[in-house]
Amino acid sequence: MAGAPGAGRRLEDVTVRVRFAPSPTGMFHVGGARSALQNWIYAKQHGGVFVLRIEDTDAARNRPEWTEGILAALDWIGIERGSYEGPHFQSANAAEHRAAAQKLYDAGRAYYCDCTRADVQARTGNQHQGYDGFCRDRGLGPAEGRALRFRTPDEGQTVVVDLVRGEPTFDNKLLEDFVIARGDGSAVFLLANVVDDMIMGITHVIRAEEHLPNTPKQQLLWDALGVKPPIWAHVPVVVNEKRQKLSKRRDKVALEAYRAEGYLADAMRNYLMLLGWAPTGDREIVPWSVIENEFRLEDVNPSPAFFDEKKLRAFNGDYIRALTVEEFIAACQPWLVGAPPPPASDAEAGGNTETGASGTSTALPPWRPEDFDPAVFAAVAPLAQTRIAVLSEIVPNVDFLFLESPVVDEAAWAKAMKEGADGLLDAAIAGFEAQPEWAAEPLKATLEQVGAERGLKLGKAQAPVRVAVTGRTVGLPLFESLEVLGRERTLARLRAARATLG
RNA sequence: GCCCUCAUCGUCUAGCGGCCUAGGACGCCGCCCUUUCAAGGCGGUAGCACGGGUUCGAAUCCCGUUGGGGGCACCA
Repeated sequence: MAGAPGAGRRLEDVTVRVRFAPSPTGMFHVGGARSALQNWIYAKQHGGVFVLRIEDTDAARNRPEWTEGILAALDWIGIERGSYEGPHFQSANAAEHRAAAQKLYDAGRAYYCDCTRADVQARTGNQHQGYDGFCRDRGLGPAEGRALRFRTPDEGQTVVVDLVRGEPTFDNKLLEDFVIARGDGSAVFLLANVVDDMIMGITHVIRAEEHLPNTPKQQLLWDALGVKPPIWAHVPVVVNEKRQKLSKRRDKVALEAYRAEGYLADAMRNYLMLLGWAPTGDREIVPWSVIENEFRLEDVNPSPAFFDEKKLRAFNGDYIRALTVEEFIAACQPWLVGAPPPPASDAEAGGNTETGASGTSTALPPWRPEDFDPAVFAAVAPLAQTRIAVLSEIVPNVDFLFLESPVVDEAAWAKAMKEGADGLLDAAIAGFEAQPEWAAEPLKATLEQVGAERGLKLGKAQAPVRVAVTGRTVGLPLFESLEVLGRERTLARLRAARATLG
């Protein structure tokens, strides 16, 4: 893993230092996970360092448990604690942020401004137009309430060197004199972000495309502060089915939510990396090591990619089937015995409760804990493994084994208990009662016989029995299920169903 | 409105001037297998946005059009 394949590092190369800088919002965005992974891989490929920085400047977003949530999420997708630098906190750099603003002012690169937003609009008459430079030459000194603005160049262009997009170019005269420090002297994100990156010695900034329009401004700040700007890489945003940027407000974006549903970390990270990129050859599901070797920012498709949960599901199903039975059983445990909810909850300050309710913790299983039998589960686990795409689906597949009585699904009942079901159940009960050996094969033979007497193929004959015993119309192979359920319980359920039929 | 940016099947992509009659994956549709449902096997559906160039030759290069996305705060 030392250096890029095929290319030895040149002496003048500085150590690559990349960073992932999320703001703690109470949930970990899948798009963020993708960026983190890309940064992680880039660092690894170049023998560099991955740095985690929590952008906690916003007072409302500064809860320790949210940071913990970020660490846990990163950990889950394979960016393990202790294997990277950090977390650093943006709030710890407040003094440096102010110092940088002061430096810019002292150098004449920034000036104070007392215009309000309304003032500017009144002057320009256009709410879409930026600041008009009114205070540029007024020579205002610092004072409470006066913002500090960066004096952008009036001519020339700013070229952003970008690994995925080439060289996006911006006309300087179209860049407004943007604010770098608020009326109270605190630095604004644009500046804080740059100063943090300088402090941390960041050499490559790999982030989402939404930051591209900010980049010329930031690059100007790097220049003005006298430090060589980093190499940029703006990866396309992830969009929903309507091709809008995924938003936590309306889309399912929390990594924790997917985790809680039973998506495997390996499937998730594999899928995430395929958004805008593909490994060589005709395969998409590949070992992580292959992705680590082959991924190139230069190869990332610059257009937005749709986060397709259907495809994610397919990937996950593949990964589940690739598990050994032992691994599969272990992976199911949280849904079987109930697990503590992940540390981060998305109880957003702004009120985002509809996702908070269902999203991040695995639901408790419907059976009583003492009724769960690991040995029984182990017996059917292989049968379930090919039938679920996400781990949480294990529950409806095996609930009949641990519940007092099967769930009642009226649609299933109506579908299976047509005319003749009573007679068939009678015959099945009689046949099963007479069973010398309670095992799948003889049970199957018996029901086959019962069906044949009524001109029914097994497919038809098994339906009423299945619904009577499991409550559902679909599920695990029936006779294996009956074998595991046991003679007494099976017969009791068959009789109960028969009684209900009248 | 202004700035930036992007454009191959419905979706994610391979393709980087001749190997393309455009390949794979997901989805969808058939068939096989089958105790339901899956899984698995086999097959099918569907695409280079449009118009100009450049070139012997363009999905691949250039320009325009159209369409999509992102951004335009004393938020991060």
